[in-house]
Amino acid sequence: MRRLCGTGYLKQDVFLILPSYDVEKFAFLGACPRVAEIAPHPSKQFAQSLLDCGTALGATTSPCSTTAAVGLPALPDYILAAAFASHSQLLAPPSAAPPQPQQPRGDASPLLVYTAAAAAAAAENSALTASQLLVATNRQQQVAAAQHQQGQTNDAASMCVQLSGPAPAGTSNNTIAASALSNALAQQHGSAASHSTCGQPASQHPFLGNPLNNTPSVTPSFVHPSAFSIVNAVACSSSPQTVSSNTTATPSLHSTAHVQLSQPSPQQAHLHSNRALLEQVVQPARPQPLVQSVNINSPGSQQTGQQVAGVHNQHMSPAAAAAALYPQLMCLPVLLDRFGPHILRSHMSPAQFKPIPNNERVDLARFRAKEPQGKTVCIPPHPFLFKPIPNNERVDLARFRAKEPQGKTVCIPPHPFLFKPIPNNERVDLARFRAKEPQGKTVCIPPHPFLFKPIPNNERVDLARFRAKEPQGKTVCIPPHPFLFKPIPNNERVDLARFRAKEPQDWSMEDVIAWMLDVAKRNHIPFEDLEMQKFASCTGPLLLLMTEQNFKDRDPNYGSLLFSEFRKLVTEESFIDDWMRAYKDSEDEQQPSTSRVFDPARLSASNAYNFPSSTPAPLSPSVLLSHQQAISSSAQQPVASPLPPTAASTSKLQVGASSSSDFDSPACSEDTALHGVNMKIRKNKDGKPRKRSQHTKGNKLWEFIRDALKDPSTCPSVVRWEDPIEGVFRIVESEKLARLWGEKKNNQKMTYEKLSRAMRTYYEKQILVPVPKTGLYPKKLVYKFGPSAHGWDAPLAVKMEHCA
DNA sequence: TATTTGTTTCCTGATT
DNA sequence: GAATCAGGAAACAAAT
Repeated sequence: MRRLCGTGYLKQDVFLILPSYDVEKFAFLGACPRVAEIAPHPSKQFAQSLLDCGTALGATTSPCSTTAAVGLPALPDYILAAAFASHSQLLAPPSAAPPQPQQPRGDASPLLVYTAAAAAAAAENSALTASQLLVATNRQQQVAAAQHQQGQTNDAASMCVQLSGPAPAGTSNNTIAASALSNALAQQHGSAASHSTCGQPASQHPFLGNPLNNTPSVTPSFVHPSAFSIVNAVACSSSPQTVSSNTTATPSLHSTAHVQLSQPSPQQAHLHSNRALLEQVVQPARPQPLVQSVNINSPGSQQTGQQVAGVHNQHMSPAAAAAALYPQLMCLPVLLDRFGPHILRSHMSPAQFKPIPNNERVDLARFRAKEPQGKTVCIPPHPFLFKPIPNNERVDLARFRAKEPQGKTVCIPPHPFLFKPIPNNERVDLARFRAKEPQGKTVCIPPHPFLFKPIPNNERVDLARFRAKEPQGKTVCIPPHPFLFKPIPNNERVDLARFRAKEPQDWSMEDVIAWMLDVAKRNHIPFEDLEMQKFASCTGPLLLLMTEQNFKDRDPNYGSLLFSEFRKLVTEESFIDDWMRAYKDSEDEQQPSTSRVFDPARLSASNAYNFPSSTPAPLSPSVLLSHQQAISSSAQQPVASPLPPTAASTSKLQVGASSSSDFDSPACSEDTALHGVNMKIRKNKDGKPRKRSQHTKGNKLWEFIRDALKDPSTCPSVVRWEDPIEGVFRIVESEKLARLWGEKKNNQKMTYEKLSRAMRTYYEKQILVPVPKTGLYPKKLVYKFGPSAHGWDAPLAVKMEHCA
């Protein structure tokens, strides 16, 4: 057996043996010399055959995977069938002598054509009714073919195509397809078959016959039961009458001849004549039926035959016709099994293979991971092995992209098959699980363990299959293993964000540590690099009194940074305003007290140190004193008081007659800590603190949004927190928010586009900062308060709700 | 009156 | 194609 290079596969209901395929696979076809014959130039010859047939039939070409495989334009299946048939020389010219039954004709061995689709297509193309086209294919024929191959049969023709039947007056169009097919095939073979004009059947063609003149155009040898496929296209009249031919046919023919005759006399006679001849040929090698159930015309199965053949005289779509004929193809389980993967699953018996419902299928293409070179490195989960997470439980892949500052993706998101979002009510404080590089630099924001929880084992997919490697093989992202992170017990937790809810003067020692951690985080400083133990005894008020040198003394490396961060914190305008307001309130309460701590106006006028706007007025003397002592003691060195003389004296006033020598140090100059504070306060040209803009006071956009987040009437309906700890919020109804903002500014033309433009101006002011692209938050309408924003800290209840 | 501030408006282009 | 985002540019009103 020669080995060819080619492909064999089943398309629609037409089995194509294309070049380049192991002929052994088709042993069931018989010797199949035709395949070998076309081997020298398989593609060209086959292609030309197809093209010739298609051209002859006036087919229009269109892209089709079937023929694209051999570089051919697409052709309808029935043309393919015809091409095969012609190529196998089954359609011999009328003058051709019938092959001798005793002399197998190797050169006439066929390619196999299941012509269900061909018949269907022909039916559609020619307005033939489905009942006029019948494919009879069964295993008996297969066995007969095998026997034929073994020499048990004496007819070389293993494919029989009979397009016969009358063309009743007025219904000649029933045979258009037959005529066209016949003409094309006859032309292909150079026959003298006349090209039928409209409605004129190609009666001269041996496979079509000429029912009108009752000429037995199909020789007995052509209608051989060893054929795998027999098309009995019997043109029926308008009053069909189903006649089961098994009354005269052999058992092997029972399955092949469910013939519907509308005009019994000529057609039936013709058919019977053919069948009689067939019987003669077949009789010696008639196989026993192996699949009785598919004998569509077996006794008691006439209904099945009708179902298969379709309703008489009803036009059926190709698909319907093919579907009706489909069971006949299913009579070849052995054949189908042989082909295995080469046979489309759709042709398999539904009883054998249950297709996965569409809604349970997984798009394979979604799992393709490409290396930079485009090499696929990720084997997708097989849809038969893995079931996707339901849509409502899925995670948007793009949400997990972490970007480096340069925008380079450094983190491959957790696979949605491995991780699914933890419901909000199961989430916990985000800030507690920070991942650090050895150097302390955060390079990958992992899927937060409070947002993602391990998928149960029985729902998991092999992790190794999803490993993505860099070209060098280096893993670029080690996801946080769900077994490496677990929630810290409640009794061990420390609320690191608590300090934000307080003013610095109210910070406890724990708050100071939490603030330092926050500074370290924001500046990408390893916690362990900070001299936290040196600040362990410091409270907020004490920090307020410390100079930059005090900070440096405690932490030579990061003291200046901590100092600047702290000053940045305490010099925010609102902070100052709040202090001033607090002072004013207390002043109002104490008026006309003469023991007020300080007079902002007076101090401002004196323009000494702008002390009031940056000094914690409410501090009690004892606190001040104790903190000053703490500074000295903890730093174990003289501490220069940052308080200006006025403040110091004020403190002294409050303290009473206590000594103020500690505060009257030379350090109390413009070089003191509060000098840095003053630099942050906007001044007029004359150096006076500039008033806050009146026209925007309380009307700043970000403040408006901040307040909206605190207003139950707008939160969470219009704006809502995404992460109240991190300051991430989301605009729920953008247009409504813009409308509210417009109402506040008496601007009815306000739109979200304008509002968002204004918000974007906050980025450079650090009032807003870009939302980390960690995938934790939605991509749109999400903003995050920056270090310059203040007062946004969500109520504890909101935090608790968020963390719950 | 000039300047500053905080938007507002319009626009283009990119992204989702 | 709509919505959103990003940002440049100019204009505007109020405050300084």
